[in-house]
Amino acid sequence: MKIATWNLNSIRAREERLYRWLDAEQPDVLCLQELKAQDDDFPFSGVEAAGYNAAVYGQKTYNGVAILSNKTITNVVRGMADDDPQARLIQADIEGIRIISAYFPNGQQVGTEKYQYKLAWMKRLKAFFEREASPDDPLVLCGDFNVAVDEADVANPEKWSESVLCHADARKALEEIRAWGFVDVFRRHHPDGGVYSWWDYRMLAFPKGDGVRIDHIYATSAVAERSTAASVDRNERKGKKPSDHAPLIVEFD
DNA sequence: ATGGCATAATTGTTATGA
Repeated sequence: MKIATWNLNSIRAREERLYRWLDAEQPDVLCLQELKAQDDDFPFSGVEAAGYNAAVYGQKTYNGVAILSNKTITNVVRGMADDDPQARLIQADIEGIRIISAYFPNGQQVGTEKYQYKLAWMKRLKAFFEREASPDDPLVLCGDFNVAVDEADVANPEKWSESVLCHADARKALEEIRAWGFVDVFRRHHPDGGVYSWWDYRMLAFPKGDGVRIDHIYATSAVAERSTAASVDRNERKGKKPSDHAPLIVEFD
């Protein structure tokens, strides 16, 4: 079972790239973030032609998440059962595993209202798991978490130390979610870090290797123990019109 | 060994990203 996650930074801008990647990689599950499209603009027919079912939670201009799978998708839930209008979470059952595609708020800058929203959103996500799930359930939480776990996730830690991706409060909020019952599956296969998933479009960040690991695949322990490999497909950050994020892939037995 | 911001909503400029 191959499970992947990819922040596309607009599904319409990345449609052909998405189909090429699905064709080449054939993931069983692909969690998408930043669709930047409402449900009516989601390319259902193209995704279906590529051999995938889709559960979509779209939003105009911003956010938007989806789960694609070549298997049957059931029990789709959009959002966290509250009145937040931002489309940042979708979950569904695939082959007996609860798959969650999450687009955590960026937070813009420490000290702003957006950063407060980010921290509050993460607290709500933890409360959601406490309320709706058990660490004994087979869960896989995928997405753009907009948090780098520690310095091993950042090529230039000093440059990012005060950013919303690395700030102590964001890291603490993520650690509390993990401590509820998740394993950082990617880190399990790359204990020394140094593998990144996002590079700024500006300042030659990609060719300079100035990356950050902010996209993650977490799983509850029973599922995490069955993971056999994890990787980032850096090739998807290359070429014409890439997303600023590359796909993260984990293989499970 | 790739590309120097990009995207959507609009139509010139702004909000947002990370």
